[in-house]
Amino acid sequence: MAVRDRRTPVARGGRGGRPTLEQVAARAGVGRGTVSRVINGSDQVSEQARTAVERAVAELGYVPNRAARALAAGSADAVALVIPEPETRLFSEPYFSDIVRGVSAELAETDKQLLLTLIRSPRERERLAAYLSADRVDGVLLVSVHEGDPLPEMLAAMGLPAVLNGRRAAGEAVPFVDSDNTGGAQAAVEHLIGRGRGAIATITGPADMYVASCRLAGYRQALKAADREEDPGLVAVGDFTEEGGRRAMQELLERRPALDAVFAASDVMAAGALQVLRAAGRTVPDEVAVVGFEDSPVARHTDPPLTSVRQPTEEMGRAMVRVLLDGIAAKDATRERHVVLPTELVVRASG
Amino acid sequence: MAVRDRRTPVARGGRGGRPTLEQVAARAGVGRGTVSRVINGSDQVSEQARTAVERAVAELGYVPNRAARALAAGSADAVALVIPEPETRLFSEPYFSDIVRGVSAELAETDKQLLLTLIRSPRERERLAAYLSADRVDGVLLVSVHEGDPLPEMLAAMGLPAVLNGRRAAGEAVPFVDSDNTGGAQAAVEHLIGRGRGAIATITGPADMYVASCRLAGYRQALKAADREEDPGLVAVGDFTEEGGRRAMQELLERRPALDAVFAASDVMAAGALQVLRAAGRTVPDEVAVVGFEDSPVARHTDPPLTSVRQPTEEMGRAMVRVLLDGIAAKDATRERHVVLPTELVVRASG
DNA sequence: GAGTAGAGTGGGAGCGCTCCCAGAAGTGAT
DNA sequence: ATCACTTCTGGGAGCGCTCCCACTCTACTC
Repeated sequence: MAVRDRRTPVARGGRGGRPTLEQVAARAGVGRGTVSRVINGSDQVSEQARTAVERAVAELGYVPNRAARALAAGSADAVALVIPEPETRLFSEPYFSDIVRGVSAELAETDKQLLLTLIRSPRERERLAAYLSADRVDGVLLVSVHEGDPLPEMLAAMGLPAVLNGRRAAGEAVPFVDSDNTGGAQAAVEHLIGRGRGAIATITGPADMYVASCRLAGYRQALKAADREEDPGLVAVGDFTEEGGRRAMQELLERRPALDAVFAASDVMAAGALQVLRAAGRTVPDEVAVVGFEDSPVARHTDPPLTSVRQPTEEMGRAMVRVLLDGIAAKDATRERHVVLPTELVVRASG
Repeated sequence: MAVRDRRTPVARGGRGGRPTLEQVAARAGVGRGTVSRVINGSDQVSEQARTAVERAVAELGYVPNRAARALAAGSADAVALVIPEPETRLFSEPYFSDIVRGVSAELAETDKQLLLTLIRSPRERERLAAYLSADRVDGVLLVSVHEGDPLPEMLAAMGLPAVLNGRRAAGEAVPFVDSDNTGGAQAAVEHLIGRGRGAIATITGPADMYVASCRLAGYRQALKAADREEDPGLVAVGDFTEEGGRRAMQELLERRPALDAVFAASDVMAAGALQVLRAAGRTVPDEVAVVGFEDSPVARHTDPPLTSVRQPTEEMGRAMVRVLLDGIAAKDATRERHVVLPTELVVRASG
């Protein structure tokens, strides 16, 4: 049925000379405006015209030219996902891949494109804001931005909507989507308390990282809720690495040999702690229970498998897109936009 | 010094009214054509005009509008990275993240954009080729396409250059970048032979997967090179999952209790094998040496850590882009384009 | 001194859309 | 029948580039 229409002159550019809106209009016997209206779902179109256009679109296999559309409309129909290169380790964690999956899924419904941008040098970072704002994207999703990074503020200054995955600090001004780190940590520690653990230690992240302080806060809240005194000797600082987890565990064992539980602010640190515990001859979970955070694959592969706090990562990706689209659509750039999603404790053998 | 020039009327579209080529031309006191030539690095420009333009560009903070450029030039200045959704597990492996890093790095030098496209339904896959070809991208990078997937052929039919990461079958017609699976496997097995192992078993992937057959071929070549007879009882088929690795190992132990080494076609399967070996009371590497493939993080976290075959993943990403750009630039779409990169054996405690 | 190359340049003509403004056609009230 | 709406519609005027043609200069040749 698909009649190949060759009457219209084949344009210069474009691989394979795809049909244009004008050709669709001609075939449907309507004007360009009407076709445009149909394509963009305006309701100011008669049923008759609409069906004619839809047929022509189908017959011609018409797909709108994105560049032309972006140029004419002054919008980009694209969103950038920006990742600082040093963080690409993140990239290899399901955490990140889940976020991307969520982002992609949510975006698919809006037919905006997803641009992936890794920043690998300070120079690139400098140019980034200018590039991004040059009509190339409608908004920016920023993954794992550190406190003190000026990027979000630069984007804001250029009027480019942005969303962070996670707060940089308590009073985060830029729109963000975060998981309930405090609540998750609290649940983890309450779980430990519920299992009758008495001396519960914690391995935290660097004090200047907001996530770390939230998870520590959750630990404290759980203790307080159970009416327990907090023992500073049961708190050791790690750096979210396995080695850091080992050092912290070592320290804890020296300071409080009688501890019978550890809540680590990340699975990787928990894995390090497990090694030290084993080396010290402590059995897990019999003598010492261990709980991690993030529910990364590491958690499933340690021996014993780690009880951990799962974050709704895919949903976070989706939420980031929703928050971003909201910001793009709205004029009031000032309104605070953010979402905090609940976590879930996944109980495994370690505690 | 940057004088804000407000003489020119602020255009309707575009967030923040960024300067246009025309404004740069006016400021530099030249014509649009000359500015365009400077921007695009033509040598048909006098030194004087060039510096004038460069100054104006710097002063105005001019960044070309991608949409306009794409529209006028008929090219997209973008490349798509397409990932079938069921494969997003891949996504969480460093293998993939390294590829993306390589792709991104190589692309950064060409100022083409990277579009990330996950295919999550057959319907999306159908529409994909049409969408991609609608001037949206200049080429496509396809990750983990299975044998029998029509996508590469569809793209070829539309004249859209594509590159695969890995061959789908022996005589792969579509341009690809692959690692030397056969050579890597051979090196792994030769390593085992060199360590004096006598009964070397292998856990392969599904017979219909080309990677699997290559790695099996490497296993065989190593045996042959050492003048050893191949024992079919030492070959078990897995499916690249941990569970598959366990089953295969079980099978091997039952068939050939005397085996003293195992080469698994993936780290994940090797990890499964380790579990079974331990359960069976065999020590690794004393009684049985185990070698994996891929050098994924799993390899570092098993007990003992796995000897494995590392692939130059980041370089594969870079190579994919180079091959793709070559295909985009060339007219002769027929020419065969591919790269096969060498692997490297990483020796750890398991064998 | 006329003739011929270049090198360098300006700017018109699009690229394929969206926006928007007139105007046509239809509907109901007067 | 007239007027005032409302609903639909066509198509002009851009969006900011690249392409390319025509033109101006200068330099060199015979």
